[in-house]
Amino acid sequence: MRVLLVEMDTHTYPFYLKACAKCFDVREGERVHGIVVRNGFEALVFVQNALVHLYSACGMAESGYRLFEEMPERNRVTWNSVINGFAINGRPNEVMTLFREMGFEGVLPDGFTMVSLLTACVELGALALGRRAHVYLLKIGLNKNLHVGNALIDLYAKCGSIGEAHCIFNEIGVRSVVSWTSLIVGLAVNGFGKEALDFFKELEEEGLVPSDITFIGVLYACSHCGMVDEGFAYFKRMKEEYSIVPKIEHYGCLVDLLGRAGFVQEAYEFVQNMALKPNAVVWRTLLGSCMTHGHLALGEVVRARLLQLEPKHSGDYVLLSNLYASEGRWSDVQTVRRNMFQKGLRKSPGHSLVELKNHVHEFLMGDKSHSQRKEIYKMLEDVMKKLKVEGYVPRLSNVLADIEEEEKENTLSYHSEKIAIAFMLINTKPGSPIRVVKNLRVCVDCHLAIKLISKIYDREIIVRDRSRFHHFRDGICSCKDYW
DNA sequence: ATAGGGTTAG
Repeated sequence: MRVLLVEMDTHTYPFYLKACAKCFDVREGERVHGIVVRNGFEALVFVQNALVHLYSACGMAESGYRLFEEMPERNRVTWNSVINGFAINGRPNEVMTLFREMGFEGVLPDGFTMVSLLTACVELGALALGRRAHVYLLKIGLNKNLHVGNALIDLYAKCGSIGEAHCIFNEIGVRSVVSWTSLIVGLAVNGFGKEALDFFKELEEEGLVPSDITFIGVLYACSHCGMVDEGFAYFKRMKEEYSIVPKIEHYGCLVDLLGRAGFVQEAYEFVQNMALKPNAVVWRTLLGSCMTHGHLALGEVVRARLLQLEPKHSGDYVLLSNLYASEGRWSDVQTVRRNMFQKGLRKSPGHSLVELKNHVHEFLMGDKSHSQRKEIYKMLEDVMKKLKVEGYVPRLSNVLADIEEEEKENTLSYHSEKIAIAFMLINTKPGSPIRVVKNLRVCVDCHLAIKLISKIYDREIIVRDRSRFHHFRDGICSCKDYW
């Protein structure tokens, strides 16, 4: 996009910069930024705000922030633009800090601010913090704001409190398709696929038009519930009834739908024949299915494609290595490991977050840094003892190394989610639910162990992992072991 | 006249 900049005045720049932001054309935006400076308009707050928005919206939150720092005059929009920049670029801690600073400067938050704040809470999985934000915005009457309502649905759903998400949905007077989509996606990631599809049906009965994102939620629900035929039927309806052109994300869902259900060869054929060029995520989905269902030969083929597309993705090395490990091919495991280390790649360390009395505690794998470490490890030993009485046998194939069996067992018992759960068993009242947010996917062994812990200690345990929720209760998980 | 928001496959 490029137009002649004759006759551009101070009123035109914001319009034009907004357009640049909308098509992520940061280069053109920078060019205009230069012109603005040369013409001496850089101190005008409207122009400045448009520039902060441009950088924030194009993934350059830091650049937006640098401008913000230099601004002689700021208003609420300036604050909102820079805060939102951090919110949409995955920097929740900066959002929290700036929100506080905004308050110190006497600038009152509005709906825009609260949406950014809620987005940051979602990112952190900080349910208690999100609830405080909710209470606050009730006080200032912002709960009537549709965008805020939708952000609240997302907050509660993504923090595993689907009942509260439901309440918010019911309280919204006039809902948009986004309200419905947020709830459908929320139900789907929490393992309530059937309910998600019921809501989709209701949405249609209300005469609303689902969006491409609504269909991502629907396809996600199908793939996580093993509804293969239904998924393809929805995909067909999406194209034919709603004239939505499928995006790579939709194809990704279908690959997952097939692969997850064990149709791994079919998934591979689907990838080769689909209308869009498969990206790394699609190939990675397929590699995940190869891993789950033990298709070693195909896994190696898929791995080769991934190496061409994204040679530096450490997660792919881990997946392949686990695939070899599950077949007991330890020398291949070693080769992959060595390969990975030689390229300077490291497995991203697993960590788990839990919220206790307005504080977020973080635990790493094998963490021994916590002030309560003695009690925690004593509790862990107790837990492991009780698990074994219940017939628990550690599943070791997921461990990335061909170390001695005993040592492997040790490594597993110290996975961050187990430590976090032990910490919460010590510090919370019997019977109260335990919520854990994990950065990686929960492994088979932890999944089995947590199921048993939920039964033995009579606790509801809600784990949000990298891709979905697990609600553990009475020894079973909402994912029905299909995740 | 001019600036800002929510839902998105692994």
